[in-house]
Amino acid sequence: MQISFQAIGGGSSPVGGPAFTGSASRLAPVSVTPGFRALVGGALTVRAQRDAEIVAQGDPADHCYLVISGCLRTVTLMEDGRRQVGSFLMAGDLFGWELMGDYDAAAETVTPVVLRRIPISALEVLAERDLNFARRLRQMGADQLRAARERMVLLGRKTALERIATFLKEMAARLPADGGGNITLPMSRLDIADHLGLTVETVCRGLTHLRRTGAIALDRQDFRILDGSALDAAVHQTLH
Amino acid sequence: MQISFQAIGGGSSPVGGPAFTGSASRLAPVSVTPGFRALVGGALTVRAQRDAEIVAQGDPADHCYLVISGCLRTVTLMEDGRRQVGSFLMAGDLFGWELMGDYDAAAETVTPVVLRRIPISALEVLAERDLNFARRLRQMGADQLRAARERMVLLGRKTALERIATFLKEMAARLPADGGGNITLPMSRLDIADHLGLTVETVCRGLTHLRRTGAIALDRQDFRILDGSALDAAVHQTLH
DNA sequence: CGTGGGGTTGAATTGTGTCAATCAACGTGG
DNA sequence: CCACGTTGATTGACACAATTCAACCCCACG
Repeated sequence: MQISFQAIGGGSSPVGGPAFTGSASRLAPVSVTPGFRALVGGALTVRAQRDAEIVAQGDPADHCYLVISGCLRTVTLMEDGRRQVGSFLMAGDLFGWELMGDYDAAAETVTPVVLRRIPISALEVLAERDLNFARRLRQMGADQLRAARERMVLLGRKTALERIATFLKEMAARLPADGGGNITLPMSRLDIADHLGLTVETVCRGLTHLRRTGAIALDRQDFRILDGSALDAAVHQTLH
Repeated sequence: MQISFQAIGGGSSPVGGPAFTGSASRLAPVSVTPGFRALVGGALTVRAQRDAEIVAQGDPADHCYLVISGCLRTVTLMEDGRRQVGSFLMAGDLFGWELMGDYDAAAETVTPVVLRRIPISALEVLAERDLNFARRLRQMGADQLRAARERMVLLGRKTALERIATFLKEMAARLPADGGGNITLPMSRLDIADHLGLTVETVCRGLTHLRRTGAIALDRQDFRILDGSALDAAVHQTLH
């Protein structure tokens, strides 16, 4: 896959507007720090269409990216093609800043995206000057570790149905809903499967099961939680 | 389970001696920083026997611990008792410093241990003054994230035999070997199983399989890698 | 010299994967 | 506007890897 984004110059429009409501993990987004806002304001804007590779596994991590709009996935590939999607990145998420070395996973676009690309070195300079920002970075690192550990429990110990139910609740918390409470999943069933350590078929069966038991409404990419407690409860059942 | 360690006063013996050879993940241990050595030198020494809980899941993370000797596990429990062992901690490892909030997992001793307990606040003060140390902390955070992501691939996409082989190679890299290349695993089969997202029986069968195929020698807690490439190769086979 | 807690092995079961067919949605070109 | 091919989603039948259930072994320790 080729990198295929068009850089369109150092944007100057302020960041932190309405695009950021619905940001990640119920925390204030990185952009709250004035110094960081300035940094982002001067950063290169990057646009890319669907299924573009923004960074490759093994690339030196000299830039990080702030997601303005759209959705990305981080992908780790095994030599034989088995794939693990580590996380999905949404508007407001910053990625690639924590690594100190090479990227350990590729970042690919799930939908068309708009990003701001920031040199890591600029981030470090800012962190040294702005203690508030440094603290926020550490907070983000801690959050990522916490999330990674939760994911280990999910992948190591949860059943297929539990994983799917957990995923839906996660997405419901992160993605915006329309008036009727409907949420549109940006990613394919394959992406979901590779995120949950399952196959496409199992994901489908799980979703169908949740729909049939009345926990969710489902229509292609759109879903709505009808009965949150049923989602929690369904969790110990089997699929047959 | 009750906390059951005996504090034996602020130790003054220097840290960084032979106990640290064979430290974590082929990186220089934290103790290389002079400021940190001083911090550790003044820290409270904590001893605990086997199966003691050093920190509980949900406790405020106001202290972190440097492992001087022995082995610990980090444990996440689900309400119904399913257990996930996130990682094993060996001599030279520092844990509990990255969290900014509550511990997201318990830390329990696998063997009798000797630890140094350091207030997080002291760590932060040091990090602000000693840029080298701050950088090392960030490096450790990055390493943990990397390890967590590798673990996701293992738990999400690898077969039982692959997980077991991977685990053995990890342990061979972290634990000291005696003259004959023999390594003693400090943890039980149950701990291994909960670390790999498997059952005790599957771990046993996997180990037996590797022994029968000549990849390893195995006698209770002791093992030796006879054929490293067989370990890698065995990886795609089934157990029957 | 029992006793009990790991560890190992075997047989049966089952949750999830694999393989395959069908369907729905969409773009394309005649 | 409609056949056509393509791609992703869904469903079914079957296979199999790993779990579950159970028995047994082996030491360590009272």
